[in-house]
Amino acid sequence: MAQQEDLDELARRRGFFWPSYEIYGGVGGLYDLGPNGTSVKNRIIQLWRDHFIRSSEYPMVEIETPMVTPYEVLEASGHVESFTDPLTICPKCHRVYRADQLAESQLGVKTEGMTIEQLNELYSKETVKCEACGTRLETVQSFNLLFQTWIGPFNSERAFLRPETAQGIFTAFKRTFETARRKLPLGVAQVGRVARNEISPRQSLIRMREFTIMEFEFFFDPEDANALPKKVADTEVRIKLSSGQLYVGTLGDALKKGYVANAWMAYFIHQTLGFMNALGFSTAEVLFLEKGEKERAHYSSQTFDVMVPTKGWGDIEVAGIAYRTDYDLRHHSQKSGEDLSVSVALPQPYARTVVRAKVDRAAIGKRFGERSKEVIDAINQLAASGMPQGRIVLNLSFGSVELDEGIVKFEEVSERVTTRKFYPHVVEPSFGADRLLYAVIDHSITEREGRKILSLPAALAPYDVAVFPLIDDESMKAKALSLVSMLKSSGFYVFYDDDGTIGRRYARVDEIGVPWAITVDDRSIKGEGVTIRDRDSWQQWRVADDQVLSVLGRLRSGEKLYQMDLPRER
RNA sequence: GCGGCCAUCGUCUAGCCUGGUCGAGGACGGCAGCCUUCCAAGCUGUUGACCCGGGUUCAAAUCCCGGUGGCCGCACCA
Repeated sequence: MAQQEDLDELARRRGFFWPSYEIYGGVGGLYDLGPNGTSVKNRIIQLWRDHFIRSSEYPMVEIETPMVTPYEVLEASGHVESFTDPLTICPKCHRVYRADQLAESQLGVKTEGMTIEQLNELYSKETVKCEACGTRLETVQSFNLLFQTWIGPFNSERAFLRPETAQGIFTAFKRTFETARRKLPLGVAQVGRVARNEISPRQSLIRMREFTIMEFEFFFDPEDANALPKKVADTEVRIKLSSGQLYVGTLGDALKKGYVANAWMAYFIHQTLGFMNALGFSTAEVLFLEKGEKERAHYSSQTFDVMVPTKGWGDIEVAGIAYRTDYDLRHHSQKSGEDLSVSVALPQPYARTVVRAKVDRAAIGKRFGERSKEVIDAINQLAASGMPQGRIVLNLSFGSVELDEGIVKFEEVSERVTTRKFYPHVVEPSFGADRLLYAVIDHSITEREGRKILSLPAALAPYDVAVFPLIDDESMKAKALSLVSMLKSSGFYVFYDDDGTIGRRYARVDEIGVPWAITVDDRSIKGEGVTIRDRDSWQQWRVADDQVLSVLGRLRSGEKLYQMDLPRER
């Protein structure tokens, strides 16, 4: 793949990224970002924050939680189980099988919940064969993508590095929700590093063992049917359904036809498309790919991968939009014992009649002693299922018990119901910052007269503007340097260079994607302004000294040089 | 994890098969200088590499073994 190597070569040479720990031979799946790569990535993150948090029409907050995650958190989330596959590999034909499933189908034994050791024992005692070539399979190994570690000395508490930032958001939900004054919907965002111990990391920045995720969990009331804003309903998208059908049409229609699970999913598809547009991808280049049931993560009931084309690696996934339902909050509630459900006021409170048990606790205590709690629980349970008729008989762990009339009385009570309790549902858009960095660079590389140009969107360039004296001349340098400090104090990232010839300097900044270059020439010395060059067209205009700031400001907000009615230079 | 191919200055590469002539050559880049008034110009100088560890040999960039890493395929994974 020549294109891919081209990009890697440019990335190394110009300080975007390179393999980590190179002086020790490198480690697969770990990459350093160089100065330019770091700048561009930071700007991608900045743009993401602007788009999804700062400009959000709905409440959206950002938090930060640790990478180190206790064992039980990822156990509750299902990752301990779902990220570990017991695998067996045929020594002869190298086919790989899920060891538990293969044994279950061939030996008819239940393997659910078996450890790797138990499976290994099973494989050494019984004969399990490769389904393709018949070779006996003898060993089982575990592939868990979670990076394991320990908290504290003496290996006391097992822990993992998080595979997603989402679990920190779920485990902090109660406090975050409280801070947001208990209102739904609520988006909680997090940008952070995650680690996955990939079996076989490849493809440059696309599959790494440690990377940055930008994601948010958008919590909403599943019964609060929100109407799709018109601008969202009218948005044209390309969706490839899990059935294989390609749908090209509006989000409103996709929702009506049931292609998209709910209005919030549709809304965030729209928002995601807008973000991808800002990164330079046209709507026609962005494909929302629905994942089939078996391809989805364990927590998801609908997932769209966001795919963009690259020259080096074909279509790559840069984001996922998953409908996680109430899976995570529900499981964390069960596991932790903390109630993570929320209550909302009903618009129309209503009355209902319930059965209440009035218990003579003193009598219960005398008769049942330390078993009293079980008895009382059983009585309440009985009451919950309606008014008991006839004799009161309870089936308890220590036998059947009949209660006397006097010890408990049931009565119907009218009760006002003013709230509804539920686990918020969650839509999770999750972006891979490093994959986006790769995709943006790939997308931006063009060639002109044998030179490489990185046509990054201006908002993503590592520098806003370059400043050059045309030649190595003291007065030109002095003027250029004072321009540099003026621009810096006005908030621009400025690249200054007075080395070599002007053409070489233009070529250098073209390669790192600097959108504009200001050159100080002999006319500038006479007070006749400076030239400003456009990276992509190589055209130049002359700008008066006192116009430089405003021209750059207009450029930054999206205006083009040729629209500004400036004198053309060359 | 498996199989095939591969690993030399920052980058691209010559050399390896047939061990010594390699104190590892070139190009581009970088740096310093000269020259230069708008697109990698020219000249001079300079910087800088045999992936790591063993072995064979008088002698290893070169042959052998192991490791690490990369690419491709299979498999796995989101």
